[in-house]
Amino acid sequence: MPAERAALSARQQDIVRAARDLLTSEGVEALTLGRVAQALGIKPPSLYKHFGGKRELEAVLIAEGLEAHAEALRGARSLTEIAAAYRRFALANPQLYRLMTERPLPRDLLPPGLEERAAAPVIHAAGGDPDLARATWAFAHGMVQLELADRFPPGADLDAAWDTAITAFEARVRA
Amino acid sequence: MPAERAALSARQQDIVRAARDLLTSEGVEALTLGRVAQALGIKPPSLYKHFGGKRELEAVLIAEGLEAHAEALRGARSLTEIAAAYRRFALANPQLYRLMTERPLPRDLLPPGLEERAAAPVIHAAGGDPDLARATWAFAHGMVQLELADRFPPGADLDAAWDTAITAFEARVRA
DNA sequence: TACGGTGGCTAACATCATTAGCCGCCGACC
DNA sequence: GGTCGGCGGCTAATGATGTTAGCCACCGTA
Repeated sequence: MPAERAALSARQQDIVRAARDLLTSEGVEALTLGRVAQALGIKPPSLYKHFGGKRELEAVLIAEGLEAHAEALRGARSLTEIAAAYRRFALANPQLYRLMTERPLPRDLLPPGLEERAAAPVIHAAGGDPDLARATWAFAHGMVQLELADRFPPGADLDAAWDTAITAFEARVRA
Repeated sequence: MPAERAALSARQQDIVRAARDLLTSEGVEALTLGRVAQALGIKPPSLYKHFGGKRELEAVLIAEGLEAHAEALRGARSLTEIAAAYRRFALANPQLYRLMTERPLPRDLLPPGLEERAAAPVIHAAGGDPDLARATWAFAHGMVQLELADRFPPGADLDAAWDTAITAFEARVRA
């Protein structure tokens, strides 16, 4: 069951909600079948009556996240807007962003076409230039990941770093 | 023991070598104390006679990796050269790069100053502009991570994406 | 009324990191 | 030369975690 082929049952939605809450409030590390079951007042094995396993449950959250991320970027008309929206989404949903990006995507469990749909807004904002779109995506992803991982020195002016890159990219889009 | 305060004993070096080989040949997932012990013909608990735990052993590999990465970037005189060297290192040591970046750095176990030393070459190549250096770093990191995670569509011209961004950044360094 | 599906449960297992406690070997020191 | 201590193994055991197998109660429906 590719996790989204069919709509989720009510119980499945309960479980996903519990998992999402746990992820949001306690982080990727706390997202464990034991904790999810506990939050629902049931035992871990019971979850297997609703999902094929942890990977499948995570895949639902990841799919939701990709969808929401794409939605957050949809209106953006320029690289500047895309970048701002990208960062805003990631910082507003740091644990979800980590779940979505820290490990290889469970492509076999994601709705087909979702990945492309999530990438579309960036390509659009890059004026259709796929190279520039990929560069922007990589930059935004790298910035966010380094920021979430606390890899920048304290006091680093991250706004300025974003500005520097996006300005440079914008110059290219007009060229 | 902060993992590098003192030089590693001969036996510790054996263990690190076994761990490094395992990481290189079978990936981050295979880097398990059981596998490391097996490679050395001993039992997992014996490893604790030499390292405080898995985190500490990993920290040694990560420290080695940061050192080697910095070394690989040292000679670079321009953002173009830095970018090329950055990518070359990551693609030559994909599993090590993953170990170094996929999870929060074990800062408490790394030699002090190492992180700054590893970042220095990028700042230098950016002509001392810290914002541009961070932007370049984020871009390179994002590119490599997305490439290693196979997130780009098949057939994507990654060289062109690198070129696009680095050219845009180079224009800024001269400005 | 019997049936079958839904959704729990317990028991059990494998893998992993980790701790506790035991012991053999071997070199240094009296 | 004998003793002692530490280095570096070992076994046994624990606690997470994900997962499978097999049992059963409930409940709506044929």
